[in-house]
Amino acid sequence: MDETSLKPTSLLTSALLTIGVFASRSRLSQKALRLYDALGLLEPVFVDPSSNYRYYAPIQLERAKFIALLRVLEMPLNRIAAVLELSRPAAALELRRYGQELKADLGEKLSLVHYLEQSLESREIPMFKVLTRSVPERKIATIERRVLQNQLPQFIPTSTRALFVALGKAGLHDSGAPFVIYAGQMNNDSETAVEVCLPFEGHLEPSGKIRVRLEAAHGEAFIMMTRGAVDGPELMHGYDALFTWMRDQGKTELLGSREVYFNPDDWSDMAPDTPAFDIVTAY
Amino acid sequence: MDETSLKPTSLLTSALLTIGVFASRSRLSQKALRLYDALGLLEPVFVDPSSNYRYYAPIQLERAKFIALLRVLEMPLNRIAAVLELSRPAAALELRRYGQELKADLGEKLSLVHYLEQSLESREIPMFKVLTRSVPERKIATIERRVLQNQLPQFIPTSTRALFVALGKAGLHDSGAPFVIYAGQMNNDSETAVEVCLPFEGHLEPSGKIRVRLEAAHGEAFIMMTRGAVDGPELMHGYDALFTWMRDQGKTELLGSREVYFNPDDWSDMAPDTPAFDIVTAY
DNA sequence: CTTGACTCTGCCCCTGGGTCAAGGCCCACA
DNA sequence: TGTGGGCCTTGACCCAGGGGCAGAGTCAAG
Repeated sequence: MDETSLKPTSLLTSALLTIGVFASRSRLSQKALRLYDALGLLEPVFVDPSSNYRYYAPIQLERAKFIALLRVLEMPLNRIAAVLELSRPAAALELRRYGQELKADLGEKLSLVHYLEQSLESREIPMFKVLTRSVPERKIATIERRVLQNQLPQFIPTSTRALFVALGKAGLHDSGAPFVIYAGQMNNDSETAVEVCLPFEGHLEPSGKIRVRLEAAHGEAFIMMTRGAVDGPELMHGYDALFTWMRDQGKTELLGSREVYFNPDDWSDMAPDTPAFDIVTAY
Repeated sequence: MDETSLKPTSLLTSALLTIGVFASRSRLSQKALRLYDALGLLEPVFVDPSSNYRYYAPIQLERAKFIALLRVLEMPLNRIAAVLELSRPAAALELRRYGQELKADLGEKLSLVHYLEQSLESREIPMFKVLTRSVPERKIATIERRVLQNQLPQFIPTSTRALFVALGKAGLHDSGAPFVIYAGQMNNDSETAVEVCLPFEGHLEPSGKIRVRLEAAHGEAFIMMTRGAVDGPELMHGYDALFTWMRDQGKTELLGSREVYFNPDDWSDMAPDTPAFDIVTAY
């Protein structure tokens, strides 16, 4: 044999692992290994150019096992690739973040499960009183942006404060409770346009992200919700009831459901059963 | 127009919804609706035989929304189909079960995340002392079955008790701690053969699921674990250390890792740091 | 050299859809 | 009665993250 052969099989046969051995040692399938090779996630140290056989070094088992564990966590391969690029502490941080995403995700799902259970168990969904009111034409200052659901707890208070500040600077004051218009169903997969609004009287110049517009007179059907309902299943029940009511009444709803935050107190130290906001459809 | 026409468009045009309207009302995509139709999950009440247009009844929005919410929970369509077959209370139960599966799933993942974080943060994985011992040839009574990981907490104690009972009936007593041989990596996707073993002396007739066999003399590398490690990340660290040690020592491991439950006390009221079992590789 | 075990690539399958194109349908307006 | 424009149809191809199979090529032990 040629000692200078580039084929390591002659010299290093014992050191390199064929895909089958490597697969069983790493507990990854051969198919997965070929995929990870193609993606550049885990490339064999040597590929025989004549046979295309893949040969792995034992040291690569580390990386392989790491990938395997991340896949157990159902982390997508592109994200795994990103993690593999990171330094150890950075990767640890990223993992912590991933774990928290998983946890948050579960929280949302469990709340939905709870809602569905309730709907199924009790033929009568908890009662909600749908009330109506008519809203006159009025001027509102608004900040609009496309956001994901989980950005709402940041976006809404920030924007509301900004609107109050802008009014204050102009020597004006609000003429009604702040409210939010949702262009559609919120979720975390795609951004939905959200408009934070504050009614006022007088003259305000638009500035920065703040717009000023006239809102037409309209009717509103609404259900009062308590502080505790903000993230709970009651919210979904409420919206259900609201839309059902609208249908039953034969009302044509204007685009965008709303939430009116009529309670100006600090939400963080409010009892869960304190009336805090309305969910609203306009017509 | 023919009043007896099968085409309801003539009579019911206002009552039936086209796929587009139905899609936007149910917040499902048209593509999804066509898929659910093909799968029999949600079939339009009427399909125009000449145009193949799908027409949905408003009442079907209920079912559609229910499906949509179950999909938010990432429930597979076939399982959704099963849920839809159930009565309301049965469906509620099934949902509760699903929620608990989600929770359990997350628990496992979080524990794995924790393990990986530790591995990444500390260059030195918590130290484990690998010890060795030699085990002479001996007779063991065993119960073997293919089980999923989550069935272990049931299977192991039950089988162990059965083995002890069988020995007792034969007037014999155990000559060593009970142990378990795992044919491979445990998980919840596929069953892995698990053999619960109890060493003894004397003569025992095989009966029912209980087999008797001679175990060859062998060496064992093991790490002592505490009660608290049963479900924790330490277990994975331990196995890591064990396999690394085996590799370093150039030992050829016999198939199947083991766990020896040497502490006969009641595990349920044992302090977490009480030595309780060994994780073992045989060679 | 033969044989059996191993590996290669390529192909189609799955779920739960998204996206696009080509063509057919429906309704209102002229 | 024609004609848009919008709706609807099917089919084809795409994604992750593989599973599984076929047919051909390769490796190593006897």
